[in-house]
Amino acid sequence: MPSPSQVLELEKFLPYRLSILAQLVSESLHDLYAGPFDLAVTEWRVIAALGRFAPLTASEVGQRIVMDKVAVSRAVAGLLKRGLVERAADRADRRRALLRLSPRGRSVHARIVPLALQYEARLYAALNAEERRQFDALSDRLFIHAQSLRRSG
Amino acid sequence: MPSPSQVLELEKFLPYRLSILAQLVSESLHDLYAGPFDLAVTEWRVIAALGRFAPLTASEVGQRIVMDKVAVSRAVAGLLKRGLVERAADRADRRRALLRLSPRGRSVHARIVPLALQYEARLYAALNAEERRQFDALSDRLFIHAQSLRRSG
DNA sequence: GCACAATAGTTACATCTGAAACCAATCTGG
DNA sequence: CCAGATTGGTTTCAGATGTAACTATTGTGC
Repeated sequence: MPSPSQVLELEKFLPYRLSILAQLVSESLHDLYAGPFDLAVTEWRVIAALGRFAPLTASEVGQRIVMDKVAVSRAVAGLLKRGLVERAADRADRRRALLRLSPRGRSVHARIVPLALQYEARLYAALNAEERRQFDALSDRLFIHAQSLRRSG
Repeated sequence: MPSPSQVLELEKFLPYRLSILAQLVSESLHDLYAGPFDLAVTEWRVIAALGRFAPLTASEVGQRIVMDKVAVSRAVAGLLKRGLVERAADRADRRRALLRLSPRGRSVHARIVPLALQYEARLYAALNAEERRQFDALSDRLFIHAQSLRRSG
């Protein structure tokens, strides 16, 4: 007879459920800032990283927001062209360029952050305080564990 | 003074954390079946849906796995070309086509499912039984709630 | 001090994706 | 019936993405 373990119920399968939840949340959030500010998801993430940690080099941005350097480069190019980010060559190491938000970039950042936090709060409203704490702790442990699984093959 | 609520700490921001967790898990899983079977994520999902619920029409597949009809159409085209899926016109409504796995498709499905379940088990090993139950319940509630937020704007 | 490896970042190419237009078949109202 | 709306599905075109090649600069071993 077939072992029960050989049946994959997609709707209960953890990788699948994580994927559709993250996609739904990401799209909902994008709806909030795409209209008013016309930012791609990658551009918004770069702005969020620089708004919190500037100045950063492009690779440091990539480490913060888990984006590869090509994606960062392209997002930064778009933001530079629109005057939301400023770039200054590092005089000590001229391969590097330090990035920070321009005044307009800071303004955009300051207007998106409350929208983003408000959305997060509305999402978290599905859970009470104790459940939020649990969910955060459990998802963090899953993330750490998934990273170590990946590294070990 | 600036309100604390105006600071967005990306590394604690729920949409961001869900996104990188889902991405990491999805890529890790893809590593398992991409090498041996050369399937795209969308193709694997179609196979999983048909392996569990066949026969389905293309739109039913899309509903099951939350993929738009263009993506389903393309994945099915690739799977038909490679002989992993069979298509039969619905005689009662000739717009519709019923899809099911071919013998080769069933074989691929039967070989991937244990890999996928094994990966899920290794991921879940980060949590004990009670914690898994909690995480599943909480993430389900977040998903349901995110859906209703999206619908209500 | 110089060839060679390593690092920061960009460009090029091929693939993937999504929105909208499109085709074919079926349903609906008069 | 039969014109127009609806539905199932594919194609098209434009934008996004990933891999690999590339440029420029800095670090390293001899």
